[in-house]
Formats: sequence, C-alpha cells, structure tokens
Amino acid sequence: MTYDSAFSALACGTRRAILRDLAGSAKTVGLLAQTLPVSRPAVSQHLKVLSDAGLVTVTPKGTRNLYALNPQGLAQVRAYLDEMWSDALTAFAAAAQDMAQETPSNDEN
Amino acid sequence: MTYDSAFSALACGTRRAILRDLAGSAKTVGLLAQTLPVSRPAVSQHLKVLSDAGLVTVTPKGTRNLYALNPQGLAQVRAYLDEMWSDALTAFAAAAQDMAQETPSNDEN
DNA sequence: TCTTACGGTAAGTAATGACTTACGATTCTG
DNA sequence: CAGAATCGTAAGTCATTACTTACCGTAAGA
Repeated sequence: MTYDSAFSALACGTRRAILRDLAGSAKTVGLLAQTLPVSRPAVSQHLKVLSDAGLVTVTPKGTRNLYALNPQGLAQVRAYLDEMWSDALTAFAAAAQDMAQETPSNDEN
Repeated sequence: MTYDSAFSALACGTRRAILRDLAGSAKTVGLLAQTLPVSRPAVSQHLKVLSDAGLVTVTPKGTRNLYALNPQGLAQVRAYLDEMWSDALTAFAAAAQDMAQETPSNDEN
C-alpha cells in the first residue's frame, strides 16, 4: 500500500460509496452494482483500485467474488492522518505562543 | 470542506510534501517552493487546492502569504476514517462469526 | 455437454489534473 | 515616486481517470 494509491482511491465518490456499502457486510460485484448509478464493469474497475490500495479484500466463491473492507489498510491511512494531526496541533500551539510573545499583554498599535 | 476535495487534495504526493513542510511551522509560498522540485506557481496552485479543501489556512503578511496546517480540516478527515474503520471491524467480526457457524467445530468437506 | 450466470479485461472517449512559462497586481524599500 | 520582491492567475500541454460498450474466460446447473 502507498499513500498515493490509498488517498487516490478514497478521492472518488463512487469508491467511497462502495466502501460504505461494504461497511455493513461483504458483497459481490453484481450486488454492489445494483445499488450504484454506474455499470458493473465500472464497479469492477473501482474494486481493483481499492484492492490495489489495500482497502478491500477479495475471496472467490465459485463464480462470484466476495469483496470486504480491509481493516489493516484503513488503519494505515488513519495512522498517517493521526501523525500529521498531532504535528498540526503542536505547530498550532507554537504559533500561538509566538503570537503571544510578539504582543506581550499590551498591544502597541 | 467535502470529502471529495479533502481526499483529492491528499492524493497528490507534492501536496502531501507541502503538508509535511507545514507540519513544523507556517511558511511562505516561496520558502515552500525552494524545498520542492516544482515551480513556485505550481506550489501556489497546490496551496489553493489545500486551502479549498480546508486543510490549510492563509494569513497575509504584507506582500507575502503565510500558510499553515488547519487542524480542523485534518480532524474531519480523521473522523471519516475512524467511523469507517470501526464499521470495518464490526463487519469483520460478524464475518468471522458467520464463518464459525458455517463450520461448527468440525468441518464437513 | 450445453447453457446460463458472474465477473474481469480491452478499447475508446470526455473530463480532470499536475505541471510549465508568461503576465499582472500589490506591497515594502530606497 | 521608481524599482524590487512576492504572489496569484491565465493559457497551454501531456498524462491520468472515470466512465461506457463489447468481448472472453470460468464455474455452476439442467
């Protein structure tokens, strides 16, 4: 999994809709296509993107393929944002402190 | 902020590099462009995308513009993934339970 | 075996995206 | 006021993407 592939996968609304559908339970391609406003091949292509990004898993069941969310992939993306978020907070706090030091208690304008 | 704009913004490596640069402290456009392998106008365009996505804030300082991470925007994206992640875990657990019920202690194949 | 269901892939298209260089607007400085 | 610095925007280009229809392989059922 790369951050490029993961975030690119999440950038498309159709793929996020697919993930939302899979959040309840694992589903086949045709079943997903029925609830979506795009063709079945389109769903198939989206699922390949999601699979390459490590966000979903596939398990063949006879002639049909069962797709499910991959908690590991989601966890990695989550971890990335967690780190950046904490950095943002510390930088935010540092900036606030700098601001306070520039105008210490009395503002001279 | 829309999830479309936020994830699309995060999908580009150059923009993630910009966010990483901003994680330390707020910076100007030219300063960011110096450390990146793209032109300054490119950085300016990326910053507009990040700003529209709510991931970055701007504060004009004379002729230069100071860009900083926006913790709120990052928090929203984080919340989205958090929800989907928990759903993925419950679905995962439910699938495991179904699997166990289909082959109860002895597997008949 | 023949047929049917299911799904991946090929090929083509219209739209979007990530860049570049060139230019214009605005604000400090001498 | 003149010049320089900083930045946003316009315009153009090449690559990628999100779809479509058409086709092919493969597993289940009569």
